[in-house]
Amino acid sequence: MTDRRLADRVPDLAALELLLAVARLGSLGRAARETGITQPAASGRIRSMERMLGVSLVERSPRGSTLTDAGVLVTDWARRIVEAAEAFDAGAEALRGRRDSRLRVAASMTIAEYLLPGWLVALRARRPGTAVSLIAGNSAAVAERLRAGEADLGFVEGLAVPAGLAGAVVGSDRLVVVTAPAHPWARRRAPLGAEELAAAPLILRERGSGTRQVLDAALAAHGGLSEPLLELASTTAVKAAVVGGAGPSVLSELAIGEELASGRLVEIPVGDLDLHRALRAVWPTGHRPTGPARDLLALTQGP
Amino acid sequence: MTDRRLADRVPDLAALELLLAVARLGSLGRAARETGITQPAASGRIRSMERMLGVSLVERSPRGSTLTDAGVLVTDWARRIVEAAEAFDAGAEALRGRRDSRLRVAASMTIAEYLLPGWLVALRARRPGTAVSLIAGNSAAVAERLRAGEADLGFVEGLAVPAGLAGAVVGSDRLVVVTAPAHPWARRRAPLGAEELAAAPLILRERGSGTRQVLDAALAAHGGLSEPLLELASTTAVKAAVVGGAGPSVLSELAIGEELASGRLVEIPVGDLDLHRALRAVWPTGHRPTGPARDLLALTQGP
DNA sequence: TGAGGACATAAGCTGGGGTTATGACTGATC
DNA sequence: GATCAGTCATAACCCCAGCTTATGTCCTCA
Repeated sequence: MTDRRLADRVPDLAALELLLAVARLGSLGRAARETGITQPAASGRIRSMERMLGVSLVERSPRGSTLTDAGVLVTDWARRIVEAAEAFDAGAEALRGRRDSRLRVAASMTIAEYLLPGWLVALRARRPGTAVSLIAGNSAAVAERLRAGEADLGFVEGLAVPAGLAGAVVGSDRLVVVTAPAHPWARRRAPLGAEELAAAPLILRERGSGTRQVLDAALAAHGGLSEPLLELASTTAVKAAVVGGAGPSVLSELAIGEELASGRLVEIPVGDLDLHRALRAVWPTGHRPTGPARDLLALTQGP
Repeated sequence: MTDRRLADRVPDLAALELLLAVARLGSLGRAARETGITQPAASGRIRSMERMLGVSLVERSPRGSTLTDAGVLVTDWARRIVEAAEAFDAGAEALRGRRDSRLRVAASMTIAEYLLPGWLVALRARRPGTAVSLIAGNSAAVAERLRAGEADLGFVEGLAVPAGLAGAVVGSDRLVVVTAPAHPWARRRAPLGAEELAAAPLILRERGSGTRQVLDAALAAHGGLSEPLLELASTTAVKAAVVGGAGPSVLSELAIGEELASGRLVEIPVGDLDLHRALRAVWPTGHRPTGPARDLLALTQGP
């Protein structure tokens, strides 16, 4: 009946871009020209998209095409996919970036994963042609790159600015206690206490990750983190384990937006503990960012 | 040099899903089996993806494959695209849904656009096989459908529950004053006053939209909304005009997350005005939701 | 009434990505 | 140390989705 694979049920990127172009330009032909194909190709592509979705998307007339009601909705959903693809593209380009790029960025995993692609998209819009290269690693590695002159600008999350670097706060992150909806904590009425959290076996990243360091420090005054229930290598693996009901964890709110919104994870309020941490741009002391590095820095600090 | 089109620079959904499967399963062959292709096909697909991105993604060995550092990052970015595609798919399926679906939902545009797809993904995970159909329209249309028995559950944003319906708050939305970063308001130090906002010509949706009604009501006590600078038919068009510097607007925070994060739009704080509005699930008075409608309602209210 | 723009239809070609078949390598097991 | 059960790579073939060019139909406007 309906195909099992997502790719068979969602039009490909070229088709979605074409649809956005039709919405914007109000004509199949013009949209075709803009996307570099011929008008019959565009006509066919939209038609096959309508067949795939089982809904008619555009109202054709001899003087142009406009979206149907369903088409408006589909176009908006499509825009989300295209935006994610743009972020992917900007990130991938930076990853491929050669050493001689004009702007060499080093970033912690969390920032590289969730924030940097968006910044790169914005930078590309504002300063087209800026070649960016990206290296991701933990705070120590970022600091090392900067001190060695192998990167122009760094981004780290954590409690303090690494030695030898200057920095500016560009945002903040909060660690959140999460469980599966079925976990007993999800039905508590009172917030969790710091001691309770410290005493509970958690699912965590391996020792050395930024998240775990912050948690360690915050709980030091409350008896210290107890032996983990499970130690996993990636945030994704931790999330999967928690969603599967293996136990509670503490994760960056950046990492769990989707899961909270859809109810796969539940946030457990914590009473007497501040789990905020600053996100910082950093650079070697005395080398205030200039040129493209300054542009990127400006972006991350708002207008 | 590098291709102009996004679709030529971002792997297609099938390839991204394959990459996620490789990350999860640790083997090209197993990932191939899971995604319904043969091992050589998977091998080739990953290879061509690496060629396209110019980065090697997986470390192959005679006893399995693991992601490289770059591969981890790329996989995480890819996951965002796939999640957006899942939301698209869930939404599209509901849009196509026939009248005899088990659960007929009517929703306002804003909710259908930004929140419902996520809920449908979650519902699909929790109650597989629930056939959902979706109709989007304004509050009045949603109420009409419910009263006529043509929908089982509705979602509206606005000040009050429409007559003849009962409801429950499932979330809240906030209207936000936004401008392009270059606009004078973006450099203000003091918050904007309600009178100032009322007096300013804005870019708005046409009369009748939910957003505009709320704004009208909120400013009624402050001299009333002044003549719009521009009236456009869709939220997208309004956003584009504001980003382009045509003037300020007031939009739902749901609609502008992306733009704020990337700095294309700037939020202007408003001092003496509450622009919150409730998002509500609604149903005909006396017909408390049961079955699948109850399941969906439960999802939207958190655990 | 003719010109111009919009979309649809038809016929033909091409290449990306699939398949099967096979080989090379590693590590575990007897 | 030979065999086997995994892994991934390579090679040869094949197919069809989606492109192009060429043309037709319809509407609108001058």
